Amino acid sequence: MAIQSSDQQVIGVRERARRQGERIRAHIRERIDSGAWGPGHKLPTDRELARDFGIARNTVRRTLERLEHERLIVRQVGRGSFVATAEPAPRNPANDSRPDASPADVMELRLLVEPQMAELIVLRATARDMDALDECVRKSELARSYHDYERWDEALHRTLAICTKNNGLIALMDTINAQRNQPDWINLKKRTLTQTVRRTYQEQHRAIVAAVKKRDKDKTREAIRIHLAEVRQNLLGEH
Amino acid sequence: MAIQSSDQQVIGVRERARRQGERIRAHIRERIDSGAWGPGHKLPTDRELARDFGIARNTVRRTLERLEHERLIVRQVGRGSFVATAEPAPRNPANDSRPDASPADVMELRLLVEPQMAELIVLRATARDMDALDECVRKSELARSYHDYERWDEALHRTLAICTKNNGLIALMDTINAQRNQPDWINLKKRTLTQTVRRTYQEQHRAIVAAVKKRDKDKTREAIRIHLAEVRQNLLGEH
DNA sequence: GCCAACTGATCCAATACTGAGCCATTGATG
DNA sequence: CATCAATGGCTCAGTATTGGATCAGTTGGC
Repeated sequence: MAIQSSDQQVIGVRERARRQGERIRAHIRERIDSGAWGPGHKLPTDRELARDFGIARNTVRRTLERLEHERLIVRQVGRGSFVATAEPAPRNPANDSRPDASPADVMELRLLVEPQMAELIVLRATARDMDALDECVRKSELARSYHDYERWDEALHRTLAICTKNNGLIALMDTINAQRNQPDWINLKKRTLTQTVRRTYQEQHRAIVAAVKKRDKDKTREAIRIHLAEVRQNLLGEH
Repeated sequence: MAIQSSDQQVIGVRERARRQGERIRAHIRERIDSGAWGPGHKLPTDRELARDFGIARNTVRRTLERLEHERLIVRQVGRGSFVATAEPAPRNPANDSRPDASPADVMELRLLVEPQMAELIVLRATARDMDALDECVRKSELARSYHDYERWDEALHRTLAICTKNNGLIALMDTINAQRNQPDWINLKKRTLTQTVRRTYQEQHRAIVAAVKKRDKDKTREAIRIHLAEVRQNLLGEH
């Protein structure tokens, strides 16, 4: 089978066949470093890049793997590849070099804090808050894609924080949610979020909201605790 | 003799079928942001939008769902979709700033979290951590200026967080401490930190460290709780 | 000749979009 | 009051796109 379409390129390509990966890698890095592709920008698909550069898709993909490993980009099946958000740690000058909280740390923190919010929640949640909780549960159950589900799951836990009317807790929940959107978390979650697991979560979410509606402090705390324990179990195993 | 058999070559023509949602979303956002569609303005129906943009109704509806989730629009069955009224406290962490946590909020948060750290502290504190705790207590008692005292008091609570070996908790404690250094907090503290109060705090600090050294989970939790309750009482009165 | 990099190809899984249909609520009309 | 058209809510099957993965073969430099 003759390779008709790329005859003119064959010679040039073959000459540098060993530097193709480096070539495309430099191109992408340049775009990102120069700011032409800001955080969140969608990269061309690997198939597009392969075609435009006259390189095999496999080579492009290995290059993208490297870039992903270097946290310069994030890739998601069915969606595309994106420039990573806030990649090189835009830390405050005050205190840096503190390692990020690991998924295990974050889950431990959540188990420490969120069940304790129960008392404040049942004490201060308004009728509007209850509606918002209902909406989160309903929408998360209707979510068809992993992304939609995650959005509403996050919203549920954030709404619980809002119920406490404590701005410190709301801010804390936002910080936690920000962690949950880091690349390694996303991979961890996607690996473990099967249909069965999701159904379990939905039941647990319902239980939490039901307890809040009854303003039952103890049931709320226990429902939250059970749910988070299950999440940790699924994400990290044992405990 | 084209070779177009491999999927690597068949790209391009309809490659934008992926971005329809983004397209219409940008259009609506532009109208809202520019003020062309003010609060309460009725959007075209989803069927209209789908027809005008040549996009499937389902896709339009997904986009509207996103906009609703972002609180940019509200939708009502049988009536239509409307630009949200900006007044009900924009809740999107992305583009607006939340009011800071008040001193009451922060103390509530601390009472929620810090006693719960007790179990992790007695489980994971190293001998070096114990020494650090001792140093904090000693230095705070020797402090001659208000400023020095505050520094070592902060350090003590931060060291307790360090004992948990949980980076999320350490980060949280840093956030809390940052709040405590805001102008209104400083005034609050200076007004209330009398010699008597300071002596009480010192005793309570000693009690906490002693409980940690004995690795007594319950005593540690209770000692922390008592201390924070006292601090809250002194800062804010009642409760 | 050997080895690492690259090629070309094929299949899979997740996601986005399309097209079609039906239901539930609303508000106007008769 | 009954009816009905408009409109958002929801589901389903099918298509297209995209990253993930693997394998056998080729190439270029040592």
